[in-house]
Amino acid sequence: MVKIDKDSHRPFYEQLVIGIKEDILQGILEPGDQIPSVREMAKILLMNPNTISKAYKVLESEQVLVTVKGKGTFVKQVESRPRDLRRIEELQQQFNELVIEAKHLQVTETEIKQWLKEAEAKLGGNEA
Amino acid sequence: MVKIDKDSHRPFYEQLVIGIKEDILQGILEPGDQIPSVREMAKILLMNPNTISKAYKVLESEQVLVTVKGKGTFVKQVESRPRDLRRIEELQQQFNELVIEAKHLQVTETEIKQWLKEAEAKLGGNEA
Amino acid sequence: MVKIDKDSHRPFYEQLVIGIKEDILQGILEPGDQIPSVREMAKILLMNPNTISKAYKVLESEQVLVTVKGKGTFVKQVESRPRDLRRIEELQQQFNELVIEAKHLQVTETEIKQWLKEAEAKLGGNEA
Amino acid sequence: MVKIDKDSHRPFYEQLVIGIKEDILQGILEPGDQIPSVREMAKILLMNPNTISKAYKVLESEQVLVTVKGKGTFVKQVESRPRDLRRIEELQQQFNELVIEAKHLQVTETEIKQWLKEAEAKLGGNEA
DNA sequence: GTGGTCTAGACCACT
DNA sequence: GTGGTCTAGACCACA
Repeated sequence: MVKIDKDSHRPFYEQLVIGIKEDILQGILEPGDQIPSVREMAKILLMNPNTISKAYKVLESEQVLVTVKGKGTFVKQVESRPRDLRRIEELQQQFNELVIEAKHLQVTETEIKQWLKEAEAKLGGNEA
Repeated sequence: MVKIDKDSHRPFYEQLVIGIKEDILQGILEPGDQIPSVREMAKILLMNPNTISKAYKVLESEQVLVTVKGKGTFVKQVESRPRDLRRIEELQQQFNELVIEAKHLQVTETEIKQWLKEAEAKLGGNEA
Repeated sequence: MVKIDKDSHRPFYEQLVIGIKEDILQGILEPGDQIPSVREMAKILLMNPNTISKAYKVLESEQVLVTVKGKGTFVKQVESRPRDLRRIEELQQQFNELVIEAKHLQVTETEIKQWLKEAEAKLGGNEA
Repeated sequence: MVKIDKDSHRPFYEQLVIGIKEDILQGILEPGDQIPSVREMAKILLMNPNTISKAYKVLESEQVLVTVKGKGTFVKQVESRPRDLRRIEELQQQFNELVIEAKHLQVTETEIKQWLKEAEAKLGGNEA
């Protein structure tokens, strides 16, 4: 479950965001589950509570978590919500740049397809 | 050719780096071509010369450009250099995170394959 | 009757307060009616009695409910009490902010008027 | 221009968010304008830079501002973006509750219509 | 107990 | 100069 690489250039809170999303896709966290409180998680990951809180708020704004003051933070029940086209477009743009980078590193199309296969396998074919 | 999106969160210099790499893959820039000087490019893109300079330095460090003192900056001859496994691994990690994002945005595996096809088409199948 | 939205950011007790006020405006609750005791209501709504108690206290302070020792809590007789100008002013300020939000969400003046019409219809034109 | 009421129950950063939105609707701030830097604004309002930053980030997530690292924060060019139905629905719900509150304060439908007229006048009929 | 807000102050990346 | 991240620690509101 969620690991933070303190040497990564990626901000801690973003690593936590992606980590929790991964846990959900893998079924480690399920809709309705309560996730560790801000203070608990801070102790577990040896981080400042504010940083954890920031990650939780991002996830809430992305409709992944819900937080109830005084009770805690929970994995949201997935209602089939409309696809966020703006963000999908951004992601595709990011994907294109990744492909450019890959070709410059002499990674072939076949290899990228293989990456995709591996990623899907790791996420167990679950839906968000 | 290279376009800078002022509203993007990606640093200008990174946009420039990726833009030049794309131009090379598309054959707009070819090995041996001279590219505009830092000052010229700064005028063209209405950016600070320091920013252009930073981009060029990154591209030199990645063996994409060479600067010849007194002559200018050129697109490097493609030599089959050894694959940089560390950077490829990083890229795959980045790819995995992108897939996690995609699934949370309800983008299917099929759609990602389509993205890949489109990206390859756009880059004309050229090699770096 | 009163429904609590667990996913709302509004505190439970406030949701209860507004819910009871709505019931009164709709005539579901009438002056003189006894409302469930704190403990009963807590069972009905699956909430902590403290939370119910807090809501009742707010409603008492706002002259909506009265508690008679040993008998229970009742909907108060409508007396034409003086308008609380301070609170009305606050409400108007809140209304202004709501309009600002609305305009940024591209909601037109006409639509807001429609909202008002719908709200009035739902409340059946009864007076508190 | 933007005033913060330190005695209000509303968080400072939310007051700032609504204040900037109002300035835009009134035409005090126009698309493309640079707004005071986080540090400047902090000095002006006698607040901590982090709090200002939080407000700016909220406004960016709502597509009202764009921030460019190293350059500053700007009022976004309004592209006619799709209406965010989820947020509009939330706002209507909030509106309904406001009407309930109003009726309990003996505010009439006519008065609310008057409030709306005044609000529109104040915002000068500009579009977001 | 829970999360939310705010301050103070450090350090980093980008222009 | 700009904004972004992170920590430490205080205080408040809700359940």
